[in-house]
Amino acid sequence: MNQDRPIKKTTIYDLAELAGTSASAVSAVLNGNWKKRRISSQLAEKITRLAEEQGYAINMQASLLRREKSKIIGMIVPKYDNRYFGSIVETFETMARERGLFPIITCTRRDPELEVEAARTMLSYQVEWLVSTGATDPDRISDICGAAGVGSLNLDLPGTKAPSIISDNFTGARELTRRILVNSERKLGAARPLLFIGGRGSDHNTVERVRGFRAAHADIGVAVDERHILTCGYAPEKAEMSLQALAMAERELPSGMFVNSTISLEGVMRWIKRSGHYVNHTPVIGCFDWDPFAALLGDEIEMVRQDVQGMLNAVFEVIDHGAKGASLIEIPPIFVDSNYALINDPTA
Amino acid sequence: MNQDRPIKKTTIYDLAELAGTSASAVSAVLNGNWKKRRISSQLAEKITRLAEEQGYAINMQASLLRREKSKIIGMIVPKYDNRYFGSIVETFETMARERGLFPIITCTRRDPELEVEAARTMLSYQVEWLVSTGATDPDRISDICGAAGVGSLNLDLPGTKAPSIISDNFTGARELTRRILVNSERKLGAARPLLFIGGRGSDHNTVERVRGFRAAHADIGVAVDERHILTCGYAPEKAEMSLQALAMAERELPSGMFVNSTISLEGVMRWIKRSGHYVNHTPVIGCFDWDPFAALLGDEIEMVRQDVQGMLNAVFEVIDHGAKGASLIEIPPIFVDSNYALINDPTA
DNA sequence: CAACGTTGCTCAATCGATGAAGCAACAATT
DNA sequence: AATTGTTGCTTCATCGATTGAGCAACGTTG
Repeated sequence: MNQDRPIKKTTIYDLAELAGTSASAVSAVLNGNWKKRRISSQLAEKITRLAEEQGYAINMQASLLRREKSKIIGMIVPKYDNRYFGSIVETFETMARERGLFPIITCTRRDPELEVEAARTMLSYQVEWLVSTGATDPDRISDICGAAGVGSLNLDLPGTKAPSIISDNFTGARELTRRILVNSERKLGAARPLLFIGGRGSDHNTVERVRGFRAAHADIGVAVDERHILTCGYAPEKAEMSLQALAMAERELPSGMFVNSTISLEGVMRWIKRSGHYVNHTPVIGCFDWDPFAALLGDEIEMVRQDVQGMLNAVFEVIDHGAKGASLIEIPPIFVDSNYALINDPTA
Repeated sequence: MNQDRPIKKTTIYDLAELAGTSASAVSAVLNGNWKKRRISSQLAEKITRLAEEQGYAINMQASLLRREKSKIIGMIVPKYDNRYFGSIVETFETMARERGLFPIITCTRRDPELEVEAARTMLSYQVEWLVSTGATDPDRISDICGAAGVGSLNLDLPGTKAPSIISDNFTGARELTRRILVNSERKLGAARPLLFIGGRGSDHNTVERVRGFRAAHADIGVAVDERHILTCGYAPEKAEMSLQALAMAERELPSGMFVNSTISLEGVMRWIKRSGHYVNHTPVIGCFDWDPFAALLGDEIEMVRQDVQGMLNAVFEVIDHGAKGASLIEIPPIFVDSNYALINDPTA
């Protein structure tokens, strides 16, 4: 607990004195290269035992200052409020630790200023790599890292100044749209054009997904209604308001929807439940991203799952072996039926 | 990017040479106490400008080594796979930063070994406080911290060796149970005993919630069926298997359930959907914890929301002002109707 | 003009761990 | 006996930032 005079932490000098030896011998023993430094195993044992007894913990600040490599790896993440980012963070931590790296993660709440501040702070802590996940301005972060000689990587949203690992949004969206259209046809007898909702028209992922959405419609010769592409932002409220506005303007709403994230889906489901539209005929829905409860809502929610493990494999491939320039690596998302997805949830 | 000869980072010595002054002047200017050290504002400005130009970033390892305080605060968290922990982490980060503390968070995936290892690593990084969230063995962590003179705190699950901040599980569970019973009565005409599912019989929270569950039944004079208290663990699969086993053993299942976490609720909802029980009469459900999609499932899912902000206020109250011994602080959870909860989701 | 105060800096020790260089003691080889 | 090799350590500079102590230059006061 909280002592008034904080216990002075044991250092290698304390251990050296206790063992009647020198600090450098203690250091050599405790960081494992005592054989290289020709310390006798007797002394090694004695020091190890003393360290144990004294509850010695190395001072990383001192150690890292002296070494050339920090073995610290940073990640910036926008939110912890959905399975996708949660899974990214958890997988990242695990994979970093497997490599003997120490992960530091900061949540920037989609705030560009905080992103930059967080990046600078991480540089102060001597991170060796910085992974920007879903950053609003990844290139800015790459510039800051570049100036400090620190490697950076973009995950989820691409940039132009560092290798970017993202989902194959176009192909994923095309296939998701195709599936929604098939479900729609099965339910309604004929394929009818869908609504696209959620995301920002300015962000790369949304642009690509809209492109896939259009392509899937074109594939079966169905025309997309331009007024039904609602890239209103990600927040649930935005989706809700956007749907409300559409319902005021049009006499009939589309019978199927492509929802661009689970976050937007929250708003969509809420509106469907509240508004009283769709009482008799619930719409056919597909969502780009996965959530276990959302998968249980309604009876026909098709969900694509982004391949988090695959993306992070690619991230660490770059970190472990390097990558050429600002390459763009696209990882195919995963399609599974909702029950199967639940059974195999790796984060569960 | 990845340069072959890593750019040597700018230090205060480099800046000192550029400015034609000493490192100590640079240090004084950059850490803001140049007035105290009587540096002229001219020189201060010059140094500031140079630092900006050179993209100088302080070396925290060096700075922290010299200072006595690290201003680093650690948190251990079991998972990132639900809103509760996600919200805890996000709020913790924000509040830490507001206080000029640097938060380090590690996810230990409910692995006791990893918890201990993570705690030790955090001590190496000279954390000033360690918050153990939902730790399997909080006292072990408190011991480790105590030996190093570092303050520790338990969040969500209590321990006996450090101040613990938890939800008022008993009162929360009693009220949640009361509400489920009321819903059940409204739906079925009479109050019938409920099923309790999820959590570990050995963990404090579960014990308290079962106690509240029993109390609410006693309050209205309904007997609890002991075979219907299924503390089978948190994982969805466990809940599912547990329900399946019960369905095999009994002819009739309870018409209402108290589900001990959203994680368990995943399994419960899955089983309900798959098993074919409850086809005509969906059970009345209450869940200790909140999830936006779960709130939209069925029509009568009552959810308690743990007061994350309140709990973290208490955490930082202890950190800012200290606490006496291993006190137990219980924060009342929040009851809201599901629509209201959605509207006011602070994490949305 | 001597004494003292103020301004604006610099010097050097320090935090704890690391590792190259060096050194004493002894063994083995010629 | 002299040389060389090996073992098992110690010494000391170093990483970058911080800070108490000190010092030169100038102004002010009696």
